[in-house]
Formats: sequence, C-alpha cells, structure tokens
Amino acid sequence: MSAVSRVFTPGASVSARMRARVSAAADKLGYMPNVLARSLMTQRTHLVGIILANFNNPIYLTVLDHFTRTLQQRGLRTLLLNVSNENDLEAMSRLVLQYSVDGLVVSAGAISPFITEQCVKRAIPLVAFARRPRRGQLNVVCADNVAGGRMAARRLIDAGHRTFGFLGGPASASTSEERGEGFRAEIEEAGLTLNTSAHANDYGYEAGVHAARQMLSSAGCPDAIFCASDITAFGVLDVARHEFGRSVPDDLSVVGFDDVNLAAASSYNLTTISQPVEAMVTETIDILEGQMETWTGAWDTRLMACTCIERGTVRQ
Amino acid sequence: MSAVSRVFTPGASVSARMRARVSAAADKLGYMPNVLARSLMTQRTHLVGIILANFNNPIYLTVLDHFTRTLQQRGLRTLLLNVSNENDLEAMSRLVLQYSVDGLVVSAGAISPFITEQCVKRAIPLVAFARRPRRGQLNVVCADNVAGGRMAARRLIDAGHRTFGFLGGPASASTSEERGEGFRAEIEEAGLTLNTSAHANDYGYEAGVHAARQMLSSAGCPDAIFCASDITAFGVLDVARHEFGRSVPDDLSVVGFDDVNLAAASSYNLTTISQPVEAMVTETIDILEGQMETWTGAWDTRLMACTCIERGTVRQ
DNA sequence: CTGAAAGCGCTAACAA
DNA sequence: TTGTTAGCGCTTTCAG
Repeated sequence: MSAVSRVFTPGASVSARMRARVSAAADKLGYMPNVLARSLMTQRTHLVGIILANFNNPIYLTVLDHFTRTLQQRGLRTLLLNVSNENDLEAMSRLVLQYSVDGLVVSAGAISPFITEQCVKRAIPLVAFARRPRRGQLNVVCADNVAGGRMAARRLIDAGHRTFGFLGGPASASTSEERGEGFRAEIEEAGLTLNTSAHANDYGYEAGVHAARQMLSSAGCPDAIFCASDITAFGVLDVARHEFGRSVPDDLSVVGFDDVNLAAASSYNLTTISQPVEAMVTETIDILEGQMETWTGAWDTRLMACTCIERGTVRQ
Repeated sequence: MSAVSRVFTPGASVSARMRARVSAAADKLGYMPNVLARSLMTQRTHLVGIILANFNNPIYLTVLDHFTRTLQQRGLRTLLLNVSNENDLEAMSRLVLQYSVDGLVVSAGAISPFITEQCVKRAIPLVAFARRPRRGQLNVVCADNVAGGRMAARRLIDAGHRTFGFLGGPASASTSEERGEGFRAEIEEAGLTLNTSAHANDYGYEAGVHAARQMLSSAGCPDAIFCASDITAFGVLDVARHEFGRSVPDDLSVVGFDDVNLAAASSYNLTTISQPVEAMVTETIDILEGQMETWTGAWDTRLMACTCIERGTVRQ
C-alpha cells in the first residue's frame, strides 16, 4: 500500500484526511514500518558499523558514549563489533558488510587491504579512528600523538628532569609508537637522551605495575616517566609510591595519556595529555555523512590536537 | 538465482561442481549475500538490540565486551542504543523495533509497558539486564542486590562496626535501592541501626566526593560506609583520607560494589561486592536464544549471586 | 493526491 | 541436484 508509505515518508504529498486514516489504523494495529525492507529499495540502511578492539581501556566507554549519541541524533544506528580477542578483523568486516552498513569506523589493529578494497568497491565510507594505518584508501581521524608525546617531554624538561623513561602500550599499536616517537624527538632535540623505554602487553593497570617494577629497580632508573595510557600510569604511580617509597612528584614525575575520568581523583591527580574525544567522534561522523551523500573521490586525514592537563604528578 | 542461495546456505544440497562455479564467480565479483534481504524471507535478522543507560560506569564496558563477544560467537550482531541523556527510552525502542531485532536487552531506567507490549505482540524476547522492573511481561537477569547488600553489612558487623552509612546511586535505580535495602535489613536484624543514608545523582566519582564530605562532617558520622558503586567508593576513600585525615581501615571501613578493574589498584585496594557479569551476560543470551527458537509463554527471572571480594578497606 | 504495478536481493516451495 | 516461480515489506514510477 503506497498510501501508508507516503504517510511514513517525511515530505511526501498526502492529504490530511488520508494521513489521519492511516495513522489511526497504524496506532490501532501497532504498525511500524520495517526499515530493513525499506532499505532494499532506498539503498540506505542508516546503519554504521563500529569495529572496536579496546574493551579494557575505560576511555573507550566514553568514545562509545559519544558515538552512539551523536549517531542517534543524526538518525543513524550503531552496529557494534568486538575484535579484542581474536585476530579476525577480516571476518568481522565481512559480517558488517553483509549488513550493508552506510558507513564503517574501525578502531583496531591492522586494517587490511581487504576492508579498504571492499569499502571502495561498495562506496562505503570508511574511517580509521584513533589509528594511523601506514597507507590505504581510507579516511583517518586520530589524535596528534606525536605532538602529544612532545608536549609530555616538554613539560618534563621544563620541570628540570634529565633522565627519562617511556612506557608504551602494545608494540603493535601505532598510537603508542607515535607517542613514544614524539617524546623521544623532543628530548633529543633538547640535547638530552631517552634513558629507558619499555612496552606493555596492553594498556592496563597490571601492565603498568610490571613495567614500573622493572624500570624503577634498574640501573639507569629515570626520574621522569611518560606512559602511553593513564591506566598504565596509575600502575606506575602505585608501584613507585607503595613499593619503592618514592614520593611523586618530588622524587619522580609521571605523565599519562587520555585523561580518563579517574585521572582527576585525588589519589592519582595525574598530569596527562588529553585527546579531544568528542571532537574526534564528531569529525568522524561528519566525514562519514559527507561521503555518504557524495563521494568526491578523496580521503581525509585529520590529526587532532591534544592538550596537556596540568595536575599534580609533575614537579614545579 | 537459487543456486547461489544454496551455496551460501549451510547444509543445502548443491553439487561440488556447482559450488565451485558459484564460489569462483562470487570471489571474482566480490559478491556477498545481503543478509537484510535474506531476513525479509527468513524472518530472522540475527540482530540483538542493547539499550544502555550507563556510559559513565566502567563496569559497563566490561558488560559490553562480554555481550558483543558472546553474541558474535553465536552468530548474532549487536545493535547498540544509548539512552543516557534523554528520557526517551520509548523512542529508542521504537527505533530498535523497526529494525526487527531478534531479541532485545534493556539496561536502563523505567521499562515502559509500551516496550513489553510491543515485544509480546511481535514475539521478540526481551530481557531486563541488571534492572528489576516492578512488574511486567519480560525476563529479568539481575545480580541479587539485596543479598549483596546483606553481605556488605555482615562483613562490617563482623568487623565490629556499630555505626553505618549507606551511599546509594540515583534514587530511581532499582539496583541501588535493593542494595541499600539488603544492607539495612541485615543491620536491623542484628539489632543495630543504619545511621546515615544518602543518594548521589549518579554512580560517579564526584558524587562520592560530595556525599562523603556531607557524611563525614555530620554529627552522627558513621565509621563504616557501604557504597552502591566502586567509583563512588573511590570518591569516599579519597575524601576520607586526603580531606578528613581518616585512616582506612583503622578509622573507617568502606565497602564498594561491582569490583571494577581499578578496585584492585593498591591506592584503593577496595573490599567490594562483585557481580558475576560474565555469567549474567551468558544467562541473558541463553534466554534470548531459547525464546527465539520457541516461545513457551513464560518469563524467566534469574537472580545471580554476588561474592564478597576481600581486600584492604575493611578492618580486621 | 491516490491507486496499480514493478522490483529491491533474497529464500522457499515446487517441478523437472 | 537444479531451475522456475512466487513473495517477504517496502518504495517508486507512472497513470488516473
């Protein structure tokens, strides 16, 4: 019945009488149009796939909050995929493509050529979120991690530190790598050297604990540590204070990354580099929406500026 | 072309030759079946809607982790909806119903009759997760919060405490209410009394900070506090130690709820009541799957046991 | 403004 | 085992 369709299509021409009759019937029967059937004709599902790998870093709950909220405001729905345990990013993308999503955001390890090719072929806008794939036909929205690493270094250098340690996340993560890179660059340009550098298996608390034990009991033990994640930094702080009796920031300065909610808690009161999460999400969705309309044939890369949140774990 | 359909349908009868031919063509063309079109015929979308309200409590990232992972393992997909800011649970359910999900889990405030009715009418299995609606035609999977509250009280009574405070989450949350109820019941049955009781606006850190300031500076200041959330408990611990110079657990005992990751961090080392999140998720999905197959006409309610995680914030 | 008819990509029932 | 036909619930022409 096309009359029904018109009533449920904003901006279609229906008489008031017809609209009333149909609405009444729909209400009575509890009728609701089936958007999936509709999508067959319109070629728009209003579904956006989000492929996520980090279900252990609380910052990603904030990320999801912003994503779902913003997508909803724009009439889009979130299809959430988890690739944290397995290595099957490709299998997941297969799944999501079968649902013919209108857009796809990937925040997970290696984004394979398979995904990018499929997306190009099907004209599905794809953005890598908080990751920076080496090369590829896709959009990128990412914090400027190199600059963030530099900010951390600058802050510590200005505080008068001369021995530095970097504690990264998983070696595979481009984010961690870039933060470390920027950190080292700024230090070396100041004529100083990065003394220790370590990688944790993940961005978690325990990883920080382990690494801190190593670092603090080693010979060239640094008096300034930059962690690629707040949670890891918490582990470092706890070990330094409770196991090594170090007083922060007097004996040791620590800088984190992300500005997680609890970073402001007085037990940690962590000085940290904050990513503009909300802006990153908005940017991502803007790109997605723009390319859903008209595909101009180019891919965007947006590096978003971080800010240094001054709190109490750096001296001076 | 039904031959194609058969190739992509597990357990259909196709000759090896045909399968090979079709697969080859599919590979070459990058063809993938459109599951949405398929769902029109099969009446199964393999979509499960999750309506969430708590994007500020990190325990829900764990919840989402388990949900997405387990659903994926069973060939189901997650449609995630956020109702944290607005009061439009009903609007959200409308949306999700239009996508004709195969199942729906709601972990958000008041579950309206509208949702339950619609789900019954459409034979969509519905489960309230970590909420306990007063009445309604739906399944419920929830931690046994009353028992959890009792455990907290028992632990504190055994430690010799005689003045108690309860710090709940938002007054509207059934979970918080039940935890407080169990806490009070156990205390009163021991012939003691619950001295102070307060409600925070949310389950966050700041809420704990505010409430703790009130509670600790009041006349009948308790020496044992039970918080309905770990994050709130962190706020209480920080205020007690850093602002009131109280030593925990010597001057004050604190028990939390959830066993969030950081509860084990040495800065907090929080004694807390843990919900069996993974089991709750599995249970939820089991119910969903069971009722997707055959609907026996009854609704389940599963109250899952909590455990007390002993750490360092209760004396003795 | 409204109805009839065709078709989106797929599966289900039936013949061959 | 395979091809044919109809139809899932909707939108979109195109006449009226």
